Amino acid sequence: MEKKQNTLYVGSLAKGLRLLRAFDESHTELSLVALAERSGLDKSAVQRLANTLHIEGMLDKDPVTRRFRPSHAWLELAYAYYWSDQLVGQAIPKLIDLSQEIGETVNLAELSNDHIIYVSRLPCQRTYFAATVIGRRLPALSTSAGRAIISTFSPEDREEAIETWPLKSFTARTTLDRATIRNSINEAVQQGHAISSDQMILSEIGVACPIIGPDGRAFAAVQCSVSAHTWTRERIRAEILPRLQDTANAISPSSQVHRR
Amino acid sequence: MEKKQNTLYVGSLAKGLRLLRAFDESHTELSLVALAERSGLDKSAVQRLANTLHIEGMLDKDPVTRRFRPSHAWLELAYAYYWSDQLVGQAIPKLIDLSQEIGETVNLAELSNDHIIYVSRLPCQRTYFAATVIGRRLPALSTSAGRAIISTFSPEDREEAIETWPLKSFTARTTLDRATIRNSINEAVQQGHAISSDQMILSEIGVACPIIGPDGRAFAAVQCSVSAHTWTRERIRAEILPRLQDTANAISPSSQVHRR
DNA sequence: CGAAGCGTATCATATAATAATACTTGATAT
DNA sequence: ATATCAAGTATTATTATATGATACGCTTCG
Repeated sequence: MEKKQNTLYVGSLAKGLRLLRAFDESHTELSLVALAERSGLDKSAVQRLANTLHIEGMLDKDPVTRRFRPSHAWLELAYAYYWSDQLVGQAIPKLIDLSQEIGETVNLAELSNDHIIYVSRLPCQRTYFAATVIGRRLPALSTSAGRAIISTFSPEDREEAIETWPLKSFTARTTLDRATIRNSINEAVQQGHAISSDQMILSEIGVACPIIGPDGRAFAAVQCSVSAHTWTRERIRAEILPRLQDTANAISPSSQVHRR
Repeated sequence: MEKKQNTLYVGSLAKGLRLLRAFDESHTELSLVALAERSGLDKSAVQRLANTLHIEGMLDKDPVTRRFRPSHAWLELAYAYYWSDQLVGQAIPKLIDLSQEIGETVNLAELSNDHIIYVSRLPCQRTYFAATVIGRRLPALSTSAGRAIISTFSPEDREEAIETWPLKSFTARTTLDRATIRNSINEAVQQGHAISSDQMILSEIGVACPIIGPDGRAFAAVQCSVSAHTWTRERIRAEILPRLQDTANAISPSSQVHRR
């Protein structure tokens, strides 16, 4: 670990956090040595830190396989988060209304540096599991929500985002060409909403409207995911977009709270 | 802090976790000294630990008020949790179906020691915010879900739970009398489901069916909350219960995974 | 049966966390 | 304007505390 030779930096705590972050969608339970590998720490360190996390209730330990798993405490943290996020509280009732009206999956996404994170999800039938899980973090440039948010930036900030923010391929049709993305975002600037297809999963269309703050800049978006098998872009614009737009407009962050 | 004079226990990490746990529904952002008060640590310690958590992205810091808040990373942890919990993945599609059928709030609750924790929530219109937030932890004895789960225990375990598990008053009508709770649970043993009224909030009725594992014992329940203004216990039994029961039965934990 | 892999336990050492103190800043009141 | 206070920030000597190397015991393979 690169020395943060700062007396205000507690290395042991940081290392412990690295253990927590070693878990993700494809690493749902980890043995001691697997934890060591994924965190880059040596076996002894992991032994002590994981043991501490276990005692403190942050990691469950299977008594037979001796493997560690995230504990319920991880959900309690999410609980605390939700109360701290002003926007969610204001948005939830409106999102529920919207979801019932249009009968399709509705999401609230917030900007998290150069990613978006799904903060609230109201799934409907026929959605795959990953689309129901809150906390998913995706490159902003690859999502309709991210593009909607970026579309509210000043031209300079917009250009910087388009040029420098990260991209990642999820499907064979994920757009990795920044010029194409620029076009998509420019369209969003004109129309006030962003539409994308096949970015995270094939035959999925995402449409998003930014939630604009008092300064005209968005840091969140209301997004809706539908299947390309039952929807066309035209029908989405005609039937979903008006209500989506209304919902996004109705959610005005009272006091703009900036992250970081 | 009481000495855990164990060489496998890293105190600094444990202290850092205490800072995270200082946040809850009524403490959504905390200053340095407030954090010190709530965690019981001295100012210097909090300074170092909070700073570390900030650098590591676990705490956001308002640049003007200098107060700390939970960061998006807390949601990412929830994301990892969801992938690690077998039950959620199996339950979600069925819960969505149920929620659409009955048009009322549907929850998945898991047992977490002597509490239950809401792991998945599908809110409908007219629900208060607290009912939409995942990760809420409530005394098992005070909830329909908890009572449904306990009703699957052996008589001895049942009795121990009734006698020793904690209780807390939420409304003027929260049941604090263990004899009354025993009756409620005995009813659940007979009928296979638990119903409770006015426990967490007034004029709310909760009904829950246990999700029974291969050993006959439940560690989770499907729960439904409705308003006493529009529902009676009779109508709930007639219209909601059959589908609720079916849903709970359909969710069979493939490999019973035990927590802790 | 031996080897390999993993989890667990022990311990001498010095690194890295500590807690006391002092400095800075900003808000409120005088 | 100036004083006062509380809260955040920075510094430092001290030693407690975390470290990581090593060794042990238990399964699981080939």
